[in-house]
Amino acid sequence: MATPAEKHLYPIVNTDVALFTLIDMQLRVLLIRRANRPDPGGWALPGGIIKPEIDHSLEDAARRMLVAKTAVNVPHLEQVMTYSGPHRDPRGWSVSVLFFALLPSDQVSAVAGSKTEATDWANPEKPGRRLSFDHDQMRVAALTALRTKVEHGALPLHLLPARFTLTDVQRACEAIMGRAIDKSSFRRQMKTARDLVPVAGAFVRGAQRPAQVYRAAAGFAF
Amino acid sequence: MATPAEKHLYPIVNTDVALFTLIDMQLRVLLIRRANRPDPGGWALPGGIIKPEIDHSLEDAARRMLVAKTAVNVPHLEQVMTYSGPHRDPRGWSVSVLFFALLPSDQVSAVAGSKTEATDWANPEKPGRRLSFDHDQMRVAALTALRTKVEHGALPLHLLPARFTLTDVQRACEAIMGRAIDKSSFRRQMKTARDLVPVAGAFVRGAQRPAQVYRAAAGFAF
DNA sequence: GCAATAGTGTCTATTAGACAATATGGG
DNA sequence: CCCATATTGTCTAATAGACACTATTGC
Repeated sequence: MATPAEKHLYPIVNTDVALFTLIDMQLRVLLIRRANRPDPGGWALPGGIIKPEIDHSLEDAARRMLVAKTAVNVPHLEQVMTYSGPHRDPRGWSVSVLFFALLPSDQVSAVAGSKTEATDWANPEKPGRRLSFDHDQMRVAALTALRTKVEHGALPLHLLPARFTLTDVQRACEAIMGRAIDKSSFRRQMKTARDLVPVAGAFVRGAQRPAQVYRAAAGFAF
Repeated sequence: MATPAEKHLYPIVNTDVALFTLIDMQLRVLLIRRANRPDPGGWALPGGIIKPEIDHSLEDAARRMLVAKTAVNVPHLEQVMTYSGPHRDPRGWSVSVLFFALLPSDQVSAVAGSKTEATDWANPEKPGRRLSFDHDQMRVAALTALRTKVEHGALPLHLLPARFTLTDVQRACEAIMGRAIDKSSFRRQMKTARDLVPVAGAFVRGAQRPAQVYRAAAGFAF
């Protein structure tokens, strides 16, 4: 442990992650009930203090902690903002790098909370409880960052299984944006999107006209 | 000083700033010739290690270091990205929070380099030299962040004196974007911009029709 | 046939770019 | 008057939203 004097010289550095997924085509964010100090029992975004001896970067650290807390590895992790100050964490002057991450909807069941920490997939707009530290501010910032990307045309394919229909993509965008999107306009945009590749001969069938199945293009980046 | 073991437990945390201004209506970024280790003699963005005992946030730290190195206080400072890793700084595992800042063009002459460090206002697209550490990557990221904001309609009024003409704003945007902008389209947008307030009766005169003088609206935020 | 959803077409309002035209000063 | 730049107007192409229409299946 560092002495108090050293605490003044070296801030605590940690990462926090807003892990988004789709459950029943509704956008959800993962919250974890804290087992340890500070604020035991409080709900917070998953995160923790980085370990320079094993982490090669902040992204690596965030991914390591997500694997530790959820047992899943996410396909997309993206920096949102860095928070700082002497009082945001009761342990002292701290720096926290916030990421958002996307988890495919078909991997939600693979998420396992650790034995000492309960988990909850909360509505990111109305989580229904206050979050520890400044994590409410982080939640809003992460949601805004995600929406901004989708607003500007990025396709949230990492929230979907490997194969999906255009309707799936539209539902995902609607869940993120929190509003309905016109089908015709949306598909017009999809036609010019090079990220989508139709899977020849693959259709989703049901009590309606079959829907073309797509996959993400090779080299797709959210 | 921390021992090597402590260095492994606590990363170095520092801030770096890409300080932009306009010189002869050309976009420039401030580089500082490093006086100390590591990489003495190298050119880099101004920055340094934060001091938790005096800094209340990373923004404060970045501002403090800018004042120390340039003797000017900037009207706008904005977070771009946080860089990290064990090798980006030879002193060990480090975290660096990058900001960009805007300096009004009429305050360039107030910038004073310290006695031990030379300064240069470089072209941010082609600085003409390699930068220390990962600062070339930072330079590109800061320029991109600035351009993205202006592309999306933000007015870079913090680069201009308190009073300016619409042509000044257009020239500033052109300098940032690196391309010509159509006068008519630009002014159409300005008409709907609530950030601009015409100064009644104030005109810039010359060998042509007088130009209306504007100021930033109260509460203007870049 | 009917329900349900996939996929397409059409109209319109808005917007950005190109470019022309006009306005108003100094000299 | 002439020059230079401010300011405005016009035309057009591209785009997004609203909404209607057609297509293809299971039952």
